[in-house]
Amino acid sequence: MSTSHVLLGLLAGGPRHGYELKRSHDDRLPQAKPLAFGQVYATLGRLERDGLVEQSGQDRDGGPDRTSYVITEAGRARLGEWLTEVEPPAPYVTSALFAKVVVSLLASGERVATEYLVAQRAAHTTRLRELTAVKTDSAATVGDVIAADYAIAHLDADLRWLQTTLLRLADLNEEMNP
Amino acid sequence: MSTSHVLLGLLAGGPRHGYELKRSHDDRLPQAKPLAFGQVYATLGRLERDGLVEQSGQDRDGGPDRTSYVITEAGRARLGEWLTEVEPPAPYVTSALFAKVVVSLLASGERVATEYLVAQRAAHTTRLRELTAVKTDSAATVGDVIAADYAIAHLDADLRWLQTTLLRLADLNEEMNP
DNA sequence: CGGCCACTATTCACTGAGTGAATAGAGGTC
DNA sequence: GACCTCTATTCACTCAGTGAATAGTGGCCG
Repeated sequence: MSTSHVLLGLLAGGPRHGYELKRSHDDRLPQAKPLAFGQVYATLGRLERDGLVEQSGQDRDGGPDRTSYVITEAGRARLGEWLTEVEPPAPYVTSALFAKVVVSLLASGERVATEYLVAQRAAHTTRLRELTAVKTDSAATVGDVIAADYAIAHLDADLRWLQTTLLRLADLNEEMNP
Repeated sequence: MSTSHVLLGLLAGGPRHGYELKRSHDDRLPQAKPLAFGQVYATLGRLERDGLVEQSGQDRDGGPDRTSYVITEAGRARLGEWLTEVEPPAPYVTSALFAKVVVSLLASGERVATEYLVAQRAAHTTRLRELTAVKTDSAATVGDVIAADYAIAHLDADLRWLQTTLLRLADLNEEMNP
């Protein structure tokens, strides 16, 4: 998704090689999923192909050769666009929770769907408590708090949805399996 | 992601061929992203390879040949698992909004990040109003309402996050660019 | 001194998700 | 009979992501 933009953003701070990019990614965005090395080099390859970065020479410093990349003018332009564009609020509902409820009603009936909703609500509630604890942890950085906030807000959104969907499940079943 | 499970779910209602699956998917989950044909056949291929579905013969009915698939016992078992498993609340924060704010601070500074947050808030607010209208539309089905609810809950979560992040942006900037 | 381990750095082979265009049969229509 | 439309499948391709393999260098320990 936006991995390439994130790499461009890291490269905006100066030339870097792949290994370094992986580490500064995991470092700067510790609450995001760690990047795999393979993915870093593959993405760099695409960025280079598209003229958004360039190799800025090889060097070596007590270890194997390494290839540094710099961001190009086109790269800066692309990064600038991404940073100012708003993310289009998704036109589609792509949620495993939603899909599961619908498929459940189609394939197994209302009882299974209800059980699922109840179980999912319990799991979310547990996770919500854990995240709340992270937030009040005194060792938490501002970044940690903001990330936790994001997760909390969405867990809470799911929970409210799970609740109202439970209440409407009989109606939905009626509509789908008349 | 869960496309294969959704297809299994549709096949649980009886044998279907690819074209039919695409249509009943788009029909049953109208608020989800339409499936591309290519994806249906590719997914069916994987399901067959894994023994979760089987070809149940060819037939023809005023048109080209078509190949029907049935769900196998293993397929039903797999579907049953999926329907009862809770979705693990994501351990990582994989959000374009979050990533953009962090990268923005790294690469362009607080002003650009602020402008982004404000613009994104406006876009979300607009979309939220549209969705609220969908909900009160008298033609809305229960499915539509539940889907709109999902989207609304998450837009609202984003909005609250955007708001609190705006307030904390100076602190975050301080932490990241000391 | 030789062997091994840890760290740095990159590559490779593979799977899965998804897109868009191409192909092809059958029936209807003007 | 040329063409259009609907049904049905396939193909070629890109991107994202994983896990293992490869390879160079320095440090440490027996």
